[in-house]
Amino acid sequence: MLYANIIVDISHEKLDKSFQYIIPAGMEEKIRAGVMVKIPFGRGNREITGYVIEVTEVPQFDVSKMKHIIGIVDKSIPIESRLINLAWYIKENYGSTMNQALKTVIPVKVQTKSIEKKTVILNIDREKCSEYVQRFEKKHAVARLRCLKELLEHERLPYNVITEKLNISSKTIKDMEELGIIKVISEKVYRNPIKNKEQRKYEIILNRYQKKIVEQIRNSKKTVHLIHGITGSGKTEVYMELIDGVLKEGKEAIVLIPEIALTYQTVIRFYSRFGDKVAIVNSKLSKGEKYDQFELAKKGRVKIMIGPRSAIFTPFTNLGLIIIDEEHEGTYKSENVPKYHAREVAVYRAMENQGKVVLGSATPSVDSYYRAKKGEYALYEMTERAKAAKLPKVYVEDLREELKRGNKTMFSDRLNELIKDRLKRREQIMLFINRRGYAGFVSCRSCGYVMKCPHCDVGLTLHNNDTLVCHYCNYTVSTPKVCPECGSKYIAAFGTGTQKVEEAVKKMYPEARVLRMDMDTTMAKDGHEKILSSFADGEADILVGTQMIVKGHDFSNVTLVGVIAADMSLYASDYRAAERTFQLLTQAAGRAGRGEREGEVVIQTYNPDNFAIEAAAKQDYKEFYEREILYRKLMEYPPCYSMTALLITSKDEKLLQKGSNMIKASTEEYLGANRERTDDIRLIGPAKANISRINDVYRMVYYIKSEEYGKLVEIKNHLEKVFKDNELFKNITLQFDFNPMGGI
DNA sequence: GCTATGTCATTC
DNA sequence: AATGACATAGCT
Repeated sequence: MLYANIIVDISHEKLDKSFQYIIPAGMEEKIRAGVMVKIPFGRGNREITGYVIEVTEVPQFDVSKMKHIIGIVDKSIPIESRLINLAWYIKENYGSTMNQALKTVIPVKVQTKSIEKKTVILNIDREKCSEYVQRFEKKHAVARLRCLKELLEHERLPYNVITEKLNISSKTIKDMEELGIIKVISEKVYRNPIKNKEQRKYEIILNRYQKKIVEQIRNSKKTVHLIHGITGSGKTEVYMELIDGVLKEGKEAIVLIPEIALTYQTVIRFYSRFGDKVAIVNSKLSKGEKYDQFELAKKGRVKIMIGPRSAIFTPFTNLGLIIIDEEHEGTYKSENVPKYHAREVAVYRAMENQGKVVLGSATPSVDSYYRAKKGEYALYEMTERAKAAKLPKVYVEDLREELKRGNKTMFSDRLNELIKDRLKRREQIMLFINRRGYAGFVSCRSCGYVMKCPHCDVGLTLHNNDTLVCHYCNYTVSTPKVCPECGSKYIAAFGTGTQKVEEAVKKMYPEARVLRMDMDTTMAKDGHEKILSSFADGEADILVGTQMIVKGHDFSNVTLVGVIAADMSLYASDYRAAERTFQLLTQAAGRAGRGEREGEVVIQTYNPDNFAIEAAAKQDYKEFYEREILYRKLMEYPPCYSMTALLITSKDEKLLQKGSNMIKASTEEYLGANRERTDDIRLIGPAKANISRINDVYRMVYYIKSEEYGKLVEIKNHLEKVFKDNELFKNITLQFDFNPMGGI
């Protein structure tokens, strides 16, 4: 007798274990690990789906009470066993139910109808053909005759040409096929999101630095390789050369790119070198398209998958190389449970396949650089720009000095002067607002009252000058005319938003054409692409925007970049604030002077002495890193320490307090019992989360730090058990976030 | 005594 | 998560 261990398709902690079912006679062949099955569940035996994760002969449950599998879910794709292992790894290391982990690992679950292309060919030789022609002429079988004659001429014809153009019914074709005259062959057509199929075969010639790195990576025994290469140093060529080598060995490659940088230009570069061996996934693809891409990968019809975070789960069978471009990007960390990091999953997959991971960035994450320095990763530096473009000139302007001099506008004198100059020379300008958190909130200047969301613990943000919107729950009200608290009419937006900058620019430079890019203007489908391409086409002189304007895009006519207020992200209350500030500023600066002309960058700040800003102005990554890592060491933050943030939430504030205390007590008790092994554990909190309420759900965080990641996993497992076994937590949720990216 | 509604425990 | 089991409230 065979039994199947099954994970039910219900994400609930109490059901986060395997249930054993009897495999009915006749199904033993079909039911393997990874198959999706229908099973009776619960007292009512309601029919639900589940994933078989193991088939065994050993019953772990009273066989007389065990139920039978109903059947296999049709149109489902079996998960590969290695993906099941990956799901276990994710569940264990990031904290989630097995069901959630399985769902993460298989992004497309249900098979969609694929389009079939049918072709008709002749099945007999020419001699026989004329025989048939004669016979049909006698019989006045005009349709068959027409078909045959046409096929004699063309050899093979698409099915729809025969039915539509020659006006021959499918019955006739079928009859002829049965007579053995013709043959209908059908091939699956895979939807291809790349419309432009032109493929220019061009040989790229690597410079000696690029060549050397490729060679070193190929010959290295290490799994992970970090390329620290300044913008324009030609990392992409290195990636492509490495991919080429891997393909020649008969292996496959995954290329991860942040979603925002996954533009047509990036993709076409890979496409023109590797042709239809390349497949792409991104969030804009339809389910059908996405499914096709993964199916192609599984069947080995494509060898390279390009996509954002989730592309790391591409079901290649012989994965040789994983490239992670812009590896420092926060988007590689999932914001949903399980909160996995694509970089870490990549390393796991590479180890499993004896493959390699190549990380690339102009501003590597402190985590990766630290590992590289420790020797865990191999490190390569690319310090020269491939096309000999000059680094831009950077000015740091102290906004406090500007104010002292009586400049009350949001532009420093230097920036103003340079904007005027560029407008005169008809060169383009980018103005970047480092917007995070507080910009745009509305407060009363007389009593200090701040307009807050009634459901969340955040300030409301001004949109289009007349509405206030909550960015967390979308609550919207019209802007009050007077302060609801004291009745003063001096209630106004504080801080600098993109709209305010746009207004100011228009007021000061009425002749300039201005484009704005932020959450509001990119809402529409493809809004993001449209704005960027119209700016690239020279339809505007100035582009004003947030983070999104500084990522990935090359504008050769931009020779001036202004950072309106560089400090904003410094005030964010998480340990990665300086890192993010440095990365953003460096990226922003990198936008200037991508063409022939030298670029200039103005960084406006209230903290000109801050090391992140200083280092960014000098474009000196190493200086930044050395100072940042000291801080991380001192404060026992990642990467020197591992850390997990436990988010505890509930609709009931008192219950939440109780639950949090219980978690604290339980953790301390657990650590006390294992004292000799846990002296490096640091516990912080639980305390109110940075945003202590979202959508009327209260939030608390508990930080746990340790030198060893494994110890955090142990504590996580302990707390999950406590959580599962205790009635108190019925209306409380727990969420683990290992080495979090932002503030909680 | 009966149904409508609420709470709880259970799920191979 | 969702359902039957059981408990209780409200009604004829």
